[in-house]
Amino acid sequence: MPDQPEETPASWERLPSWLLTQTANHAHRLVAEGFSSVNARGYHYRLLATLEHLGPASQATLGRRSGIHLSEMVATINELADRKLVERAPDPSDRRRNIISLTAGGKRQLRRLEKQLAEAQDELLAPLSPEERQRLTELLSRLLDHHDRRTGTPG
Amino acid sequence: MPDQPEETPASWERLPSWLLTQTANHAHRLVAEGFSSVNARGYHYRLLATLEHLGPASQATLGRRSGIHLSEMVATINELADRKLVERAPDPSDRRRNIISLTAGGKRQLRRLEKQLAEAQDELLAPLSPEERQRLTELLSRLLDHHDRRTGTPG
DNA sequence: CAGATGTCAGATTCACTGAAATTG
DNA sequence: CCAATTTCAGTGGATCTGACATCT
Repeated sequence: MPDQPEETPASWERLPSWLLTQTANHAHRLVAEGFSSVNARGYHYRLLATLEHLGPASQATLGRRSGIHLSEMVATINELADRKLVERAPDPSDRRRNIISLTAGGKRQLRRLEKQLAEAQDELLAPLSPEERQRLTELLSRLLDHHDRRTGTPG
Repeated sequence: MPDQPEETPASWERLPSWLLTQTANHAHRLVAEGFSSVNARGYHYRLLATLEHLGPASQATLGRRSGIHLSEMVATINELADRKLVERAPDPSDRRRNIISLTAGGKRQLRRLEKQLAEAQDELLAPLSPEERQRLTELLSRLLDHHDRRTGTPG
């Protein structure tokens, strides 16, 4: 028995929460595709970008600044260190700590990731004019700031 | 050694893809909290809403219309049937199929879930004026339509 | 001792894949 | 024989919890 030819959209399909989560899935997919085209994941970018912005730092500091969970940091740094994109060295002044630093190759990889990220933004926002992109960004920023403050998840 | 007092936001924190995915996380959390306050999950709502919209139907049809994966349908229907919110009966005209139908209790639960969902939308959009909410919804709809068509994921 | 750090094992959620059994 | 339906077992990514040993 074939389905009835009703094509009425489901009642939830125009709700803001649905539009947001579905659009975010597309955004996540586009970014992940761009990153994987240079053999990387989102955590790799976030860690490399935080390292460049912060300079050499301990894993705990990097975790706090990048929002990457401490137990994820271990695996992420392992992967990047295996490819010589970061270096892990003991901190002589505090033997609990490792000091993570960005290598020249890591900096080059970061430039590639930034390029992929910019292309993904453009593909994500393709149907919108520059003014519309600006308005969307501004509205989302206000929502995110509001809920971040409310749940204690500031950048 | 304390972190430097730099509070510069990370370079990715104002990118549309980041704003979208993070705001979507808040949206998902708010909706899930509303649902769990009446002991339900998102799949429960989607299945009940699809059932009301479609009338009694097979699991495969419900899966196609609701976007719920077939293997998820089994577990979702089990949970709802255990609580007498839906009924599962064999289809006499095609013995491969089950016919799933909404009970009176299921309809009442659907009304509760719709109430929770509406409240979650309001909490999600709290910082925006009615006009801004309308603009955000319109912009997100255009993005979602664009990417759904492009990936063959229509509603 | 309390507290910070790095590490690891595992739990959780969500969405999907693959295969089997039944029936059309 | 091929296709559709239901079911289940399992995979994989992303995120978080808990425990532990080490060090300040």
